[in-house]
Amino acid sequence: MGAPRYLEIKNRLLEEIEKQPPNSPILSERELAIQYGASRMTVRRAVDELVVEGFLYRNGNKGTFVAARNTIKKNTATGSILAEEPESTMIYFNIKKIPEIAPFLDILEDEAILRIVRVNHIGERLLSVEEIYYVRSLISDDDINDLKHLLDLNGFVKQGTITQRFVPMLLPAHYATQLELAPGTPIIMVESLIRSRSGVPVIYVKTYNNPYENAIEITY
Amino acid sequence: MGAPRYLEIKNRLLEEIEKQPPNSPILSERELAIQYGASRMTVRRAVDELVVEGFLYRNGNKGTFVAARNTIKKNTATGSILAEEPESTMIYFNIKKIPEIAPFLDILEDEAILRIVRVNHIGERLLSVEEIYYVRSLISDDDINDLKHLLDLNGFVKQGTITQRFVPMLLPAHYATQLELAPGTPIIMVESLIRSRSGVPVIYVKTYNNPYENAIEITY
DNA sequence: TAGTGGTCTAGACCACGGG
DNA sequence: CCGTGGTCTAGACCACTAA
Repeated sequence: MGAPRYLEIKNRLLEEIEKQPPNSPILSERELAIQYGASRMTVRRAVDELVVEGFLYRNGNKGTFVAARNTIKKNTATGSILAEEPESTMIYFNIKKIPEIAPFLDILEDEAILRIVRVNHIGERLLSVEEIYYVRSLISDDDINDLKHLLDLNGFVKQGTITQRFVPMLLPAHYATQLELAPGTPIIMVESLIRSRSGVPVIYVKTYNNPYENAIEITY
Repeated sequence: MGAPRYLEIKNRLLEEIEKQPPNSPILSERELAIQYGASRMTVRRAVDELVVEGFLYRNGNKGTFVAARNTIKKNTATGSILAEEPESTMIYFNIKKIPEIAPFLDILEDEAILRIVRVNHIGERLLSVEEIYYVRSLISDDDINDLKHLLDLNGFVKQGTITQRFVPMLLPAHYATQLELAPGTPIIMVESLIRSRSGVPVIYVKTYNNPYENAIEITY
């Protein structure tokens, strides 16, 4: 049951890091190993992950240091897909053939697709309108009756990969009312294709982002 | 001199992977360790990286498998910054105070900034126009006389972090001619801020992307 | 010279899944 | 049951850097 040792150490380190000012050195890996009663390799794994995530940085053979907060790696491009905060309101859903979408999901044009349209918002702030397309045959009947479960795209992404295309366009009139914006406002529409681990397309999403409420920002 | 053992193994595995069809299993970590005459931990490190990069995927306790090519992790958002292919043609450069840009670089409004404007292209295909801003005081005089060296942003990024904001807008008239597009075309302008490892802003870039030649696509 | 991160070894135990 | 990946140990040697 217990979490792995390196994750426990990682979390404890994270607490320490938050108390320290940027560019201050942390203990050496050997010292940390003694402090936490673990081997150096285990401690190193925890530190490695914190470096990859941007909380720490290493400087040659001089040591490991606390990074500035603005170097922590973030990604709002996945928007409502991976973020936990926004609420969603479903506008409608249906099941039918959608020939234009079928190629993205790698299915025949006459196969059924489940389409859900929703608005993502945080309180009064309207972030985006989202069209979500599922291959009907990959969805169980139980899931159809419990759409809430389906709408948590997070779980799907964790299991596979996500490819996103950023498309500049003018906001279509029918979504302008949903987002309370002028039709023709320049926006970024994000096409997301979620694949299983083995590369099979599972979900296709089009997100129409409100540029005033939902800035897309990525730190690598 | 020699590359680390795990990198050598990684590259050899990569060659094997390319010959195998998707979803075929690779040898177990223990078998690979014997085959390459290395410890299991060393082999595992090679496999780990290939999994992170999307070339392989693991399936519970069943084994490790070759991933479909479309799950390989890519990123064209960094565009000309990280890609090697495009050629660049400098349009002009100057050194002066630019009060609007100074805040991004975390300097005073009356500090000098080096500004370079260039067009990125592959042959006849016009990909983007790029405005690059450097803090003058961080650049040596030698570099000013050898701008080519400065224009290789790749090296800067490797040393630190990059934060990108994606901004939808209409193509400004003065760049429309450069990209041979109609002014007012909806485009994505990417603001990139490159920081050193310790979090100090070093370079600020605005990239005006030609949507017809330069699709922005990311696979995580 | 002493300490750092980077790499590597040769074992070990665990939980889990398929015969 | 046995084989898989996931984790962990207690050492080791190296290149590099700062004192």
